[in-house]
Amino acid sequence: MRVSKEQAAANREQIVHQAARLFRERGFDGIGVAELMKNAGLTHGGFYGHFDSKEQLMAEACEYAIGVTGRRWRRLVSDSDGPSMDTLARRYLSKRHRDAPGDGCVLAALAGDAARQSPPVRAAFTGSVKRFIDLLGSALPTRNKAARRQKAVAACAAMVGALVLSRAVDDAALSEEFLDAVAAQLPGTH
Amino acid sequence: MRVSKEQAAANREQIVHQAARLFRERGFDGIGVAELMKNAGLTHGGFYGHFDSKEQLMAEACEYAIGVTGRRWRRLVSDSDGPSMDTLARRYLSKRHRDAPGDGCVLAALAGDAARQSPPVRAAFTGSVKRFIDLLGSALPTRNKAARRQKAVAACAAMVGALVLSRAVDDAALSEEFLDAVAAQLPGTH
DNA sequence: GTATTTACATGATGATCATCATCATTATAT
DNA sequence: ATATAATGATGATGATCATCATGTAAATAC
Repeated sequence: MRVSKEQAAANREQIVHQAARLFRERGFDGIGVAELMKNAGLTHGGFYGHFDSKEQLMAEACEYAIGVTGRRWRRLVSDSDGPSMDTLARRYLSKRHRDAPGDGCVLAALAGDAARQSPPVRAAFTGSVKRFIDLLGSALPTRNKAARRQKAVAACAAMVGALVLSRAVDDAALSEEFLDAVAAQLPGTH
Repeated sequence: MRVSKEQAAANREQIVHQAARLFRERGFDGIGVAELMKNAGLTHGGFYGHFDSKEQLMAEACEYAIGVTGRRWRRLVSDSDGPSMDTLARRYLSKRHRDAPGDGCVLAALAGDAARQSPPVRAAFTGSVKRFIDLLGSALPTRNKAARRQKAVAACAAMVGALVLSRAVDDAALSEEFLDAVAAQLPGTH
């Protein structure tokens, strides 16, 4: 069967959208092409009409995810009245974010997996990292440029580490400790 | 064929040892039972004589890994003449550690994977996390107990996050920035 | 209105996966 | 010395994987 050009484009976007969610929830290797397509409302056969390989979809899903969440966070920064880093950290290091990896930060969800992927995927992931660091830098009040950069990079590591570990442990109290401890120590939040 | 009791025990330990390395290098799902056994010098058939399931081996490999690296770090702390946290951080946040995940921190290597594993594996991983936090606490000079705990938890998140991200990005400069930025901001290191 | 194109479905490919049944060999217990 | 027990090698199981060949139907181009 054939479908209109607009429908085909909408289908393609659905695939990327669902992939961005499912990769973040289950990891790059945690979901196959067939189930991915089913989640987009299609069967597995049409996949290779849209993408060269699963790898290519991984890369596109990373870019899509950082695009969506990046926009959300930039809005949060520009709308906040108090210190932006404080607002950002509170949202990032929340239980809600921890419990919704499929709609959250792609760095926290896929950093472990990304290290073991092929160059194109790593390149896309690295792009996401850079954009996130820039966002954090823009939320920091520090005047000195080098110092601000260093603080942004360190904040990125601490926030991602806290979220990753808070998701990994099976102890609810410890999980929250990670979120709270990093929020308390973050530069620019006190 | 049959093998002496000591040989069988040595074989079992080899399986765990190699699993601890290979899981950290490739992730829990990045290596199968057959290849795991081959790395231990055996064929895949004997696996289920030693373990109930691959899952059980994942849990045991986590415990084994934190045992080995924990001992190494405790020695480093007790042998250091300057501030222990400084020594620890320098070693943890080194390029050598970054480039040798198979022999390094199990938290940084498997935190992303652990979040998606079954309860027994998560429990073992959580044990590793707790032991690492305690180690960091023991390296901190802070007197107040609650404050020391919070700093240890935050340091754990920052160090793990830095290592995970430094391994994920394909940009050598950015990779080192993560290591250096966190080392510079770590409490008790300046 | 006819021809061409193409999105997607169906189904097959060979690879790899965890798990298990069977069996030969041999270390231990007797 | 004989019997028991158990290690690990061989090979099969069915599931799932990414990828691709083919067929079909409908949307576009003429």
